[in-house]
Amino acid sequence: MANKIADLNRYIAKKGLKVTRQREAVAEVFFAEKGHISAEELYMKVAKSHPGIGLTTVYRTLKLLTEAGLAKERRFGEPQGVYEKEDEDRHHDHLICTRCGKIVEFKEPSIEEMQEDVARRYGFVVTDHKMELYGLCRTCSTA
Amino acid sequence: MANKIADLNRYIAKKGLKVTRQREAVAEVFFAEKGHISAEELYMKVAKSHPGIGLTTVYRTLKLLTEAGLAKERRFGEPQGVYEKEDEDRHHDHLICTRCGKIVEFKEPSIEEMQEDVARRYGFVVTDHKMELYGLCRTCSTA
DNA sequence: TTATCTGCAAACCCTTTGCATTTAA
DNA sequence: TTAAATGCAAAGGGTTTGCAGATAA
Repeated sequence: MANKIADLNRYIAKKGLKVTRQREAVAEVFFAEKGHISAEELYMKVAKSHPGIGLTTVYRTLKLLTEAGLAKERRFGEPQGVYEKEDEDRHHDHLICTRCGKIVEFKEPSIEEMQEDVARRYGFVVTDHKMELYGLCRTCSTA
Repeated sequence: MANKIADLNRYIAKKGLKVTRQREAVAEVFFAEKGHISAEELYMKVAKSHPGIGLTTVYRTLKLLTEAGLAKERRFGEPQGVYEKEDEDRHHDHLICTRCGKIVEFKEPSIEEMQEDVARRYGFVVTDHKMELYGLCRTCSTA
């Protein structure tokens, strides 16, 4: 996490931008998140520890993090975007409960191999993918 | 296609709604589409053959088609939604070229089996899924 | 010093809603 | 006749942008 902030600052320096307390505050809270978070949610969390930071700045910082390759914007079928950390390690996919909204992340290398396979058949070179499985989680399907 | 319109009219009748020339026009153009189309694009296509139909009506008809199970709303990482026909036959997924924007639909039953498998391991019952593979199509990767 | 950053408000895009009028049944 | 549908304009979310003042370098 500390190194994530360092990565960000390195990117900022390279671009001739500035390290500000707002950017550090937003990045800190963002990197402390486990899953995905919307701009609005992040804004509210940041406000607790660093009041006075505007929603606009949160949006701008998320965009910066995305450009720096440290965050990724996603959309789970809704107009509102959410952001998640762009990890160095393997790509993950999502299981989404349509009743309670719970989102579980998972990885499945064998599926990814098949994806490459399919893409090859259509002449595509895959650079990224998204897979979302919708359904009911254990709690909701037995309730 | 004619039977799709019939399906829609059946749904309309069941709900005590009305068959209007606007609804028929929008549905006709929508069902004639091969892939996905945004509300705006559909509105413009409909305008060519049936001028005077409002964008609002297009949105309302798309919502109706979705309720009737004849259309499905999707979002490919952008705020703007697109609609596609909800076919009776197998679910399909998408290959998306990040350079030229081309979208190819494909089906891969073996991947779907694996998805069920993964979900089961997490206690989920899958009702739907989305899979999008991003990359370069043949034309773009060799250009 | 000075180019970047901030917060606010206003603008923006996409979609939905309120309302008076029209229309299918 | 009458409940539903239409088109317009206005409102609604979520996100971006213009700008004057604040701030890191």
